[in-house]
Amino acid sequence: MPELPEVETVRRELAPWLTGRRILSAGRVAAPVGPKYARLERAVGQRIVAVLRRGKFLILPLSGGDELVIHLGMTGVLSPEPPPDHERVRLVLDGDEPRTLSFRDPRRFGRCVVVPRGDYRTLPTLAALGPEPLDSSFTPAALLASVVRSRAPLKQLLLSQRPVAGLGNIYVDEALWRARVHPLLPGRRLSLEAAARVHRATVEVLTAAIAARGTTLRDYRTVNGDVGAFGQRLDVYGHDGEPCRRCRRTLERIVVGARGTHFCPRCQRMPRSRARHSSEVS
DNA sequence: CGAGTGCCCTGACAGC
DNA sequence: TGCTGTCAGGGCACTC
Repeated sequence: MPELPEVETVRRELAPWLTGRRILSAGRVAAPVGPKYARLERAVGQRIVAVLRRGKFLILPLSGGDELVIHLGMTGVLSPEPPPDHERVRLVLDGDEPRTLSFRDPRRFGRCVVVPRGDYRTLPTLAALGPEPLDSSFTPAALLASVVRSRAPLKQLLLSQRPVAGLGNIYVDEALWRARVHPLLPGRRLSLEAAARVHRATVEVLTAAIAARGTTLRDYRTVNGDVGAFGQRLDVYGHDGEPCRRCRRTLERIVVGARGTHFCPRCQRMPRSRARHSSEVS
């Protein structure tokens, strides 16, 4: 599933190719019609000013004051070659070959929409997106402040994109393992020390994953069709039942907020909770 | 308004 | 072999 490192890899490949191009046509391919591919016709005639990224969203400012926003969802792939099936959107560009950008998305969890620049009313997660993890605005104190009033499990909070942008199921598990923090720890019980470890682990795992050009489990490909190399460096995701690389304890898998969650029950201890009431049986 | 639930969607895979 | 059922999950609408 494309998360920040995968989307950043795609962005870096798209930028030199797309920047400055005029969009000659933009449209859905063979329906379905729906809000996931909205207002594409507005892009026609506008130039792509830049290829940016916020969290897992690709953001292409257009010369006419609009913005093309692309989210790859679970299975989205962008490529210059029209795919054999599940092509959802195709842009035709001016200039040298290749002149088409195809969006293939078998499961249709992705989006490709045109909005007035900065108007994210139809994209609430983008509108409320937290700081970029590799930006100086992401700090341990900011992370702590954004979770400290919540009873929800830390994993769930991190997946919400509000404390920090760009983490998905894989890198959340990896970051929490590196930080030795239990995924079920309620946000309000996170200490500043633990927040600092989560902050540092997030920065480190994402930096390393970008350098490896992401993780390919199944669908993810770069624009050039390559796979990401970080899969072999995952420490916990998909490794349940295997020994922890730090302490050799068997890694476990639980479900948190309907997401498969991998962790080490020894390295990632839940801090002792305060005294329980005797009425709390079972 | 925070938290919980269920939906979208299709390919891969297990089981019979 | 071929069918059926289950699972995977990011974002978001909906409910309480």
